Amino acid sequence: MDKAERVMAAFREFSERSTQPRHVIAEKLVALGETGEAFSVETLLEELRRSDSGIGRATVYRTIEKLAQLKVLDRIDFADGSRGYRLCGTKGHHHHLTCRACHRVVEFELCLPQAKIDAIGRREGFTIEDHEISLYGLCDACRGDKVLKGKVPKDKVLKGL
Amino acid sequence: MDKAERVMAAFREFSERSTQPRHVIAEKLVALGETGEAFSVETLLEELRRSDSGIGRATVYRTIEKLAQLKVLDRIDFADGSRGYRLCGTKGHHHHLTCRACHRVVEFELCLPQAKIDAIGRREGFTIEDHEISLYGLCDACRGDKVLKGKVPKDKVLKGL
DNA sequence: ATAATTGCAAACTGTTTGCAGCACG
DNA sequence: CGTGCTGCAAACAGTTTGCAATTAT
Repeated sequence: MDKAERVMAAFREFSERSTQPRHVIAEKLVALGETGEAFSVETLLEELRRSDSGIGRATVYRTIEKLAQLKVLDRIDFADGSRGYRLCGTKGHHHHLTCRACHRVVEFELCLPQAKIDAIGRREGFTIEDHEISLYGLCDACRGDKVLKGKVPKDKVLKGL
Repeated sequence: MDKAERVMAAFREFSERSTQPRHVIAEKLVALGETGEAFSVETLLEELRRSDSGIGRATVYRTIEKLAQLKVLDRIDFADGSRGYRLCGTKGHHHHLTCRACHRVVEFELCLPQAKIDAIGRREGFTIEDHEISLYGLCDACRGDKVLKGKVPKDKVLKGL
């Protein structure tokens, strides 16, 4: 379990303790990561309960939060407002394309030119520290999966008040 | 109160009723919009309570949701995970730059070339329906406002697991 | 009339916190 | 050993829901 080891390395790097629960969570994260799909904290919790780990909710949240801060985990916001996590790919800077229906996540590297971002910051008097690009759509598998709940038909959308 | 009228027009356009509560909310939205800052639903609720409108929480949420769907209101996700709303500017397509500290919001039009977005969709087998670009930083007024809670020092951030 | 909308209170989801005990280094 | 980490339960924030009463068309 090489990847799990690297997750633990992240903790050590940050001079945090290599505790039993963290080991277990690291491995579960890797397992969940195999599919490439993002998972919710709730899912992770269930997985952990299933294996009688005895790890508490708070610990999971705290661990996830740490790993997200360390950028070992990506935090992904779905179109429906829910949230998921997944181990980062090996790429460096990237953004996410997610499926509205199944929450599948794909990383891509396309980005705005840094110069243009800087220009906006300068123009508006902001120090820009970070940015995020999210693409939302339907993956091939989900296409044709009819109506998305509560969607307003495009011709009823009013732009530019 | 011209803008408020336009909010109501949005409802009519969608063949929804022009009710008393909606009128009141529309005007409050415009008032809150003057500052250019985004507001939380909670703030809007307090404002409404302050003026003894007698409008209930559920109504506010339902109204906000409708207006966001109609794209009359922008829904803005802040860096800290909280959420705000504001009347759209008159511009068409745009994205948001927000201040981590004060939640000030600035609109900008810089975007990814549609062709590149399409290319990603094609490559990944997704039908891309929507996208969002968020820039996060500190506005001039907030800069110097020291430590942001729980921030991991940059040299401790591990990239590319 | 009559179907949409409202207000209320209660339910819910996702996340955080306080604290006593445990365990890593 | 001492501090950081853990588990628990309870608290919390934001949002949604069921339903009976109300109101715009």
